[in-house]
Amino acid sequence: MNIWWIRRDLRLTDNQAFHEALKYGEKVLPLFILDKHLLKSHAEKRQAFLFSGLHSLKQDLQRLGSDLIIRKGDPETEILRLVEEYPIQKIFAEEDITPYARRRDHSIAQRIDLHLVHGIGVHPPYAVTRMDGKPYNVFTPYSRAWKAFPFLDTLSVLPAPVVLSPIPNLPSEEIPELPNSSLFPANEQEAIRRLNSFLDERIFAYSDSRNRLDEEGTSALSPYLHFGMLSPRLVYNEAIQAWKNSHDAIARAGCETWINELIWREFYQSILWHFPEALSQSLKAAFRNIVWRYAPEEFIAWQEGNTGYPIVDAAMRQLASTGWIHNRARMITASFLVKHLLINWQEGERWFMRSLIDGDLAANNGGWQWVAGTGTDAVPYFRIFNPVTQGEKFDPQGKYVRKWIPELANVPAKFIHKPWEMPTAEQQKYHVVIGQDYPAPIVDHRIARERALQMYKKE
DNA sequence: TAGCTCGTTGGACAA
DNA sequence: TTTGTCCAACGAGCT
Repeated sequence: MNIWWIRRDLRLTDNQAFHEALKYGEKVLPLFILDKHLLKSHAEKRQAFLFSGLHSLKQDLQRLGSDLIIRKGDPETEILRLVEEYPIQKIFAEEDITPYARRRDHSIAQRIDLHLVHGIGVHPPYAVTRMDGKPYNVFTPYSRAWKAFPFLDTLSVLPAPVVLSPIPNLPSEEIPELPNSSLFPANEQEAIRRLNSFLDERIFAYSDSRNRLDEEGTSALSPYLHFGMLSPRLVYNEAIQAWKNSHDAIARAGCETWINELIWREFYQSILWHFPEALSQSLKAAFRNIVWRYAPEEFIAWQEGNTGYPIVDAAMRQLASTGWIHNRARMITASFLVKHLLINWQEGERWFMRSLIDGDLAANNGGWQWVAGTGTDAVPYFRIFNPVTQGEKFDPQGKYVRKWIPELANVPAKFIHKPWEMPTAEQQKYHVVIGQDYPAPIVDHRIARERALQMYKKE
């Protein structure tokens, strides 16, 4: 009997690890281990999504005649115990890329036959390198090499099994109960449904609509990709198909832009693989000695969406409430914390990891280092998002702001992104007195911008 | 090797 | 209102 050890690949369609296990021997034991590190984490929304996903996967497996065994504890201990108690030959698992996962798997592989199969991206994080074998540090050349990289067998997607052998009756823990957000039902069928709905229509307008905060222009597939409810190569194949079906240049550009986002995902996976130290420090050595501001009250205002800048606050409140925000909202809020408040980007990174339903170490760290200008890529330090301009550009009527900041619901569009400019009479008229019903800006944009420019110039 | 080009996502300001 | 220019400089990556 073999074990399919499930970690971040909660799917049956195009699951290489599961497929390999079945190829090797008909009897496969699907296993998930509730790692104590996972249970200790404070990322409740992400946990709830995962637990709900495990419930669905268990049902799917049962429907096919198999089951899902849940164990709780240290993975190495649990695996070794299973191997001792049952006639297990091999363990198949999808290769994970975080430093913790790599240490864990390395240690286990020394004790038993652990067969790691790639599947977290279309290409493995170590595969796309420069000619001299060194990793790329800049996205554009990476993406060129990614596209040119031979696809091997990745173009053929593995179908889900239709029937499975029953597994022996062995003890299994309960999956913890934690209510999952109704916004992201956690199962493979839903993931595929959402992918199809995006590819049928919205992808063709993606190059423009992806920036809009007041429209659903993005695919919002990130939680599904993070937990492997969608296979990256299936997603990529389908996107290529959409590209082929495009009727005009705009539609093609939409597909290309979205495919680039998939490549970004893998670019940051590659960065994390080659530079795991990025998780604890700035990638650029020059930025490791920055003295960030200690401003706990401002940090709390940021977390709670009380900075006085509507676009920042709307996003932070949406994040706290739903666990998901638009990529542009992530950039605006991150830029505000780092550039306007001069608070260490790592504080923000940690808060995002705790709050996000799709929180992914590679993508989150890559995104924060990009915004802070401390990452591999040379981002001009003078690139500082203006929260008013960004709001006016990407939420022109203030629809998004009004949705998440009810205090501002009646404010006219002209002032929606800068309510402090409203004359007192109008503030009273619209029932939002600034400094009373809604905070005044905690920093002045012009002053904060100058301060950030000065500080970054010194580094 | 040397030289050249380029770098996801911006903003301010002048004309 | 729109458009162009500047804001630094450097190192990655390519030819």
